[in-house]
Amino acid sequence: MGEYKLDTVLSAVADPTRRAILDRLLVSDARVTEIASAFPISLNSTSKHIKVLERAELVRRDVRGRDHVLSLRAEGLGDAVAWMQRYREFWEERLAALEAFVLEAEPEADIDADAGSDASTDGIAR
Amino acid sequence: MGEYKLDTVLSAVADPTRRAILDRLLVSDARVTEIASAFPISLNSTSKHIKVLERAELVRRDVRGRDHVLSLRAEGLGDAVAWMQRYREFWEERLAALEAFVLEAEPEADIDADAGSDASTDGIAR
DNA sequence: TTTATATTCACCCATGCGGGTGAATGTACG
DNA sequence: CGTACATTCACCCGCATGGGTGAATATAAA
Repeated sequence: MGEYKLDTVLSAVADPTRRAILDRLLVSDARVTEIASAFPISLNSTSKHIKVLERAELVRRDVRGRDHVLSLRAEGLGDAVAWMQRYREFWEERLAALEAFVLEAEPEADIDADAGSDASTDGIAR
Repeated sequence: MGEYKLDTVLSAVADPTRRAILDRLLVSDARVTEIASAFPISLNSTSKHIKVLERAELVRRDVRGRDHVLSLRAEGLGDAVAWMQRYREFWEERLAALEAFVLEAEPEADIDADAGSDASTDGIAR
């Protein structure tokens, strides 16, 4: 399947400069030079970053004369989020554990005995 | 600000092998060798990938004798999703357009087809 | 037409990364 | 004890990447 798309999107977004560019475009569309001026790197570097974002289909380019106007096109992030959502229960374990802790501290609450510590030790295929 | 964490998590997850390792751990905990055997790459390479996932705090290691048992620890993905959610309206433009199209084509149908990706994303984005 | 502005192209350089191999370490077991 | 197994460490290699510079291209403006 088209998993390489996820590769492209995620590696594009893994760079802090490129994330900052997206953040900038969240405010409004902008030309290449406008974006470049917001960063300590050269115009050329910025241009390359934008190219990466374009290939990841996270940015759209509208050429108007000599200006290239960039805008957000973040569908790919939706796919990335969709992939991550499958792990949601795991990052929410922390919240569940905290909740369990609070419940335990509260003498009135009932405690689900095997909730926390067993699942991770079992199920190791040998 | 701890943005470098996002760097670490996103670049860790940008690699397809590492995503596959996480997928594997979603099924059950596993030893290093077990994980390695699922991939065409060497045991050493796998070990390095696991190290990357550990540094990104996406994987936990429990040393039991000579076995190292790995388990998921995906809180960091929550942060990544939180960052991406700010772009949600942009990738949902497409869904909105699709929905409008379907509504127009099929006046009688009810459309809550994409339950998987939206319910879980609620509450974070505005 | 000449000049100025916007953007990219073609290189160069250092670093990091994914992959591999072979040796070292640590633990279990006969 | 010695041997087998699980994992990592120390390197090596090729390639992609982020950064830079200077020239080229294209359009706007004078």
